Amino acid sequence: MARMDYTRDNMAGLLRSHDINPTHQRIEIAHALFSRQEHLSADQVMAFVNTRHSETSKATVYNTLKLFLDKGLVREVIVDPSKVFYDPNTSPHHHLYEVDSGKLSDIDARSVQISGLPQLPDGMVTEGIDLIVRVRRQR
Amino acid sequence: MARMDYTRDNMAGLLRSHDINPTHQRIEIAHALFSRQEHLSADQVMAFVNTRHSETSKATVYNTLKLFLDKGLVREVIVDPSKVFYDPNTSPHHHLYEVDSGKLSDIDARSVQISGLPQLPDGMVTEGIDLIVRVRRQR
DNA sequence: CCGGAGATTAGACAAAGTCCAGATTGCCTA
DNA sequence: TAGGCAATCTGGACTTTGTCTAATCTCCGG
Ligand SMILES: [Mn+2]
Ligand SMILES: [Mn+2]
Ligand SMILES: [Zn+2]
Ligand SMILES: [Zn+2]
Repeated sequence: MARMDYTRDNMAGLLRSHDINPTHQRIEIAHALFSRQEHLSADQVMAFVNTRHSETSKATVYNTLKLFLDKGLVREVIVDPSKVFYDPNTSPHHHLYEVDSGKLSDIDARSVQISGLPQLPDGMVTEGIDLIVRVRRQR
Repeated sequence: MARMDYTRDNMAGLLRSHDINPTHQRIEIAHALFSRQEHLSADQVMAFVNTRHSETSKATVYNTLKLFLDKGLVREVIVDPSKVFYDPNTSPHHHLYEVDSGKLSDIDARSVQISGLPQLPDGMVTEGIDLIVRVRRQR
């Protein structure tokens, strides 16, 4: 995966390539996620997008994140019962979650092997396999 | 693991063995979880406990589930962004989650091998490894 | 019987997320 | 250029899950 610049201009192309009409708000939200390459909650996205002056409503942030999810531009990470994280990294990977700090980092899936999973019930298909390693500071 | 009866009477002993003072409400809540051997949300526990007549308050349900968690009597399962599930099965196991129906079932950890996980950051210790297989009806 | 620790409670509160009806935007066509 | 129109955005009410608190209840030991 080649490194690239996540400028606002490049965001427009990225959105179009995922079949998303690039509006001002959508570009800002994509930029917040992709320029940082971090796992962000809706609240954090909201804060980043509205740092200078209020630009984007809460409804739009939530709608847009759901749209990005539907279109496969971002991924949802469910590790904290109190909020969902959105992940600009859609390549197959797992997560390391530091329960005290809430810090979430990626584990490349290529280095990890999972075997022995049971067969799926008939007519079912795997949507994804989430592996979360929960860690904390040693006491 | 030998099969056993999860009668209310046996719940008292189970609670005591986990260093929990067995009160009426705690016995009812434990019974709701253990007699069913299912993953239940706080809301579902609340509903089961209060079927006949209102017996237990919301605060007590939440307090008690947290107490059970602290004492290691139950486990928390985070798969759905909208609610936490409580799991009476504390033996090492993974989960299969049917995203459409919300149905959650166990995968015995003994049949599954996970290898290649990276070393932990220094001073960190693993609290748990959650593996969730998300499946849906084939379209 | 009394005191007090532990447990329970109602209900106010908070945070995350959803929903809706009205306003705005950006095009397309006449 | 002036509508017309579909897509988008918005404030704010609303819902759901979970937390908190201060008052009350329970039960046991002295
Ligand atoms: Mn993509
Ligand atoms: Mn146990
Ligand atoms: Zn990630
Ligand atoms: Zn389970």
